[in-house]
Formats: sequence, C-alpha cells, structure tokens
Amino acid sequence: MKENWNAGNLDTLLLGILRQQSAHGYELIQKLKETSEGVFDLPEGTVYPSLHRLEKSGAISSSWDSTSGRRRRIYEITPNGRAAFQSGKKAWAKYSYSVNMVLGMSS
Amino acid sequence: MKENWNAGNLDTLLLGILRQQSAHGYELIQKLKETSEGVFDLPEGTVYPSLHRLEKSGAISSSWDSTSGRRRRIYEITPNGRAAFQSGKKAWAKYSYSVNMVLGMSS
DNA sequence: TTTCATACCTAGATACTCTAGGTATAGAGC
DNA sequence: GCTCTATACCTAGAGTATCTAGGTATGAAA
Repeated sequence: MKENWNAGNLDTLLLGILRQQSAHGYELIQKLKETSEGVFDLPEGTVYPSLHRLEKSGAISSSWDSTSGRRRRIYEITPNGRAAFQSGKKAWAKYSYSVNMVLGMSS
Repeated sequence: MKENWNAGNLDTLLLGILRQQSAHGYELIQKLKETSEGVFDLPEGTVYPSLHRLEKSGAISSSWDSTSGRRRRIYEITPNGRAAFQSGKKAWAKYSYSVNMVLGMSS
C-alpha cells in the first residue's frame, strides 16, 4: 500500500508558498521541504511540471532573472492564483476533516 | 486545478471503516459517504478495485454471504490490515500536519 | 580542474481514480 | 405478472498526477 497523499495537492501547496513570496522552482522545492519539516521532499520532475501547469492555468506568472549570475525563472502568484489558493485551502479543510472522521482522529 | 486529495489514500480510508466492522463493498461506499458527511461519494469503479488490491496485499479477507438472499462479499480486516491502518493513520497525521503548515492553517 | 550544489527541463513508467459500460437479484408499485 | 428502482457485484480503458531517470549548464569550492 503505497501512500501518496500528495496526489492532486501539489498545486495548492506551491501556491501556499508563493502566496507569501515569489520564488524560483528550485527554491520552492527547498522552502516546501523546510516548511514541512522534511515531509515534502519533492523531486524536480514533480515540481517543474506542476509550475508549468499553474502558469498555463493563469495562477502564477514567471519572469527570467539573472541578477544572481545564474539564470532563474521567478514565479509570482496572480490574483487568480490567490483565489485558487483560497479555494484549494477550503477544499483541503473539508477533505482533511472528513479523513479525520473516517480514520477516527479526535480533533 | 482539479483537486483529488484522495489519491493513494482510499485504501487507508477503507481500512478505517473495516477496522470497526466487517462490511461488503456496496455498504462500504455508503458508510464512507455517511461518515464523511457526503464528502466521499465514491464510484463503485473506484472502490471495488481498491478492495481487491487490499485483499491481494493481505490487509483484508473476504467471504461470500447469501443470508440476505442477495449475494454479497463480506470484507474483514486482518491483523496485517490493522497494522497497515495504524501505519497509514500515522502517515496521514504527519502529512496533514505538514499541509496545514504550508497552507497556513493555525491548528 | 574536478566535484558538488544550484537551476532548469522533459519523456516515459507507474499507479491511482474515474467513466462507462456490463450482469444479476430483491422488492415495490401497478 | 410486469416494470422499475435499489442493491450488489465486476472490469476495461481513459484520464491524470507523481515519480524515475535521464539530460544540460553554471558558479563556487576544494
């Protein structure tokens, strides 16, 4: 039984970071790992496609940056993305509450 | 952005019901719907394969029952399944805590 | 100059849910 | 008796998301 609680949620998680600060892909991977205390240690092959998906859907926008000498694509959340985040957050609250009910977690 | 928080978790959810009582597939679908207050309204095409998966892995065992006139396959959780449930529950606690951190949910 | 961390990317494998069918019986209503 | 609905099971294939496993390239450190 392989647990993959992440499925379908990564987009919302990325917006969760970007809602507070713009960041580039590699940075997002690290921030996600830090914020989750190591639980989300996602491969680049997962995160980059997700970012492209989010940009295509209009939730984030990107621009190339070279000020650090190294080329980076900086992602910024859009108003659309903020709305999507709020909606995703609500869906998560509802969902996690229900899982807690079924699994018998008191809180 | 399609939310599918369920992915990979259904097995643990089913064990969450079966840990308390044996049940047949159709019944599990209803119990899941009740317990989650409508949030988990899963199609049969999702649940039956998941049950077969769980049986194959040894987490549950089944037996045919006809006492109701209608044929039903009753599923029962095994000791292995109870262990898998505990492990899945722990994984969920860890995971949901981390999601809450990233999404900025206070609790 | 070699190695490692940074920084980006994609194709294909894998694995799950879901759609869309199928079969069959019990019971209710006419 | 007949029709309809709910019950109860099933599977093949579509769709989609993550992950594996590669690839390229640069800056900094050893």
